[in-house]
Amino acid sequence: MTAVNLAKNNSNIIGFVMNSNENIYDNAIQDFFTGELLGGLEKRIHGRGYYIMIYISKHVEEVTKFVSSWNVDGLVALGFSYENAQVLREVYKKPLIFIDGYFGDDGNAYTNVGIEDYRGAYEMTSHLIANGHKRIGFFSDNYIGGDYERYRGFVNAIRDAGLAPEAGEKFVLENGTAGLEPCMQHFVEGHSKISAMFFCADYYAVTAMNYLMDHGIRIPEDVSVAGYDDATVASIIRPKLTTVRQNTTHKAYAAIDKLLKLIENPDEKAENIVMPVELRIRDSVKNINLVQ
Amino acid sequence: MTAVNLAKNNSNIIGFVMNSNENIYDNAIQDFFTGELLGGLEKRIHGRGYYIMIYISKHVEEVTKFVSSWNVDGLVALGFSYENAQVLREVYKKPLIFIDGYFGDDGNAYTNVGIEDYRGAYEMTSHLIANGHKRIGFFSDNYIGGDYERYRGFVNAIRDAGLAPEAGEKFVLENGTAGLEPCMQHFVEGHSKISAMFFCADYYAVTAMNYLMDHGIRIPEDVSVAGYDDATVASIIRPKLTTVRQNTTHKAYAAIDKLLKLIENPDEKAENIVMPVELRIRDSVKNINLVQ
DNA sequence: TTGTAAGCGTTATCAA
DNA sequence: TTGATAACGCTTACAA
Repeated sequence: MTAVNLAKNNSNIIGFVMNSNENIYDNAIQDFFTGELLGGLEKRIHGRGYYIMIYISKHVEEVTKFVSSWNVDGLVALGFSYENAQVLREVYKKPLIFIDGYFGDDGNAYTNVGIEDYRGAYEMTSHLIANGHKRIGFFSDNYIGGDYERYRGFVNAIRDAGLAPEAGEKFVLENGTAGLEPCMQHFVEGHSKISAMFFCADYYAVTAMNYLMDHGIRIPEDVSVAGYDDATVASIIRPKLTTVRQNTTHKAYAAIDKLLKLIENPDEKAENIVMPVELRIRDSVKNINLVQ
Repeated sequence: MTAVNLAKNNSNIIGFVMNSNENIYDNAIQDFFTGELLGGLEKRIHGRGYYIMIYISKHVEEVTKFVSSWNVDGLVALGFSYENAQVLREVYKKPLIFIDGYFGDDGNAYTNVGIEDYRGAYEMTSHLIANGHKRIGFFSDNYIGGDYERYRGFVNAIRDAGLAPEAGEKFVLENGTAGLEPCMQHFVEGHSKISAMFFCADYYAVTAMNYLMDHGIRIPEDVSVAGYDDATVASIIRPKLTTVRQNTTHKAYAAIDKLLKLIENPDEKAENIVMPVELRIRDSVKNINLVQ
């Protein structure tokens, strides 16, 4: 194989590179999302003549060194900021696909596979409003990229429903899960008028639900909760979590399909692929219209 | 890199091969385990001059073709039966490490990283007995390899506690999760004298708990539940699951450390590495001694 | 159609 | 010590 690669000047290797700028890289694939994505990538590429090599690093320079030293034929890149994506794009001239990247106005210069972050949040917020909620909290650990789009969807849904901007309250979860407890404590102590919480990720929603329930708050009777992603845990927890579903496996398939097109056809163009999301209405949101 | 590999006759590639006779991509728990394992492997190997290439197939022949065509320097193999492990061993003569393999008397011919399956089950069963349970069910989807060891631990703990063999009842979950419902229905209808259930995997335990609770059975008041693995979901569910903890990331580290030793030192010998487990006592098991 | 030789990028060997 | 050259295993282009 190495001889073939040397002779043909291609490697038959597809790199899966991950750029985690945080120190959460205790085990980067620990979260369900990356595992499912990777499984989908492997499954879709299997038997098509390419093989997946993985490389995880917080330093873009390491990533660029990796891709050029292995001369990988294509790249699937996860977790890259716009700045790092630019660096990578500059160095690596072969087919390159980002997952969940956000590149602003520069967007059409990159091939990206993302989801309808904005629409999902807009619809879920509208659902909450339709269920009588007039004070809703939006929780995220950052307000950039996809999470910012989700936040925009949230804000606009509130505006379009004719509610005052104050109806939507923004909470930032410092330090991820660790920041969740102090934030939830606030609610446990009754310092908030919010009747519904919309978390930008199921994992946060579930962790918050547990904290609240452990402190005597009933869900959805006392407060409604919604999440995003439809992770496995969303249907395992009780009450079952109402959330926005994205299909990670299909995302992986779309990424591979596009990547192989780019490899096989030099005329294939960059594309911003947006995968659909859909609401999964379950048991964590209460209709408070009648009660009101 | 390919040129280096060709000249030096080694690839600097570590293969991560998975052999599954089912379509594992639909199995959430296995995905979770695999993801964490893979993340651990990558982290431990990072910067040591080797790179991980993944290949998943249900056919051993495909796996052997893969490893020989890429001339990988070492292999981490997951999900191989004894028969398939033999085939792989026959073809692939370089350093090879199995994860959670069971090779019976032939064990010391293979390098394997496993856990204390037997002891974990023995201790958990003893814990259940110490909490007054005299009728315990053991649930697994198979009774080979590690699951058989867990079953042995279960049976022997019952025997050593002086209970009759009938105190331990064995349930086989046909078709995995799908087989769980009919089995649990049996309990919902009150056809069982069992006071505690010991599942060989947290995912089953959690799914069963939900089914039971959804049908009005209280946990742990009506029935106690214990699991195995300490997956993330074990501490997310309420009541929190009492389970046997294994550290998957450490397993990955141990596998890489041994593999690199085998690669760098031709005199390094095969070894059966057994990683420790420990009980995580939480809220899903009730002490029924006093109530009795 | 079949066969032969050059070349891919690096290492390793052997002479100078 | 330095420098030229064969070898790694396969592809491809060109000649027979």
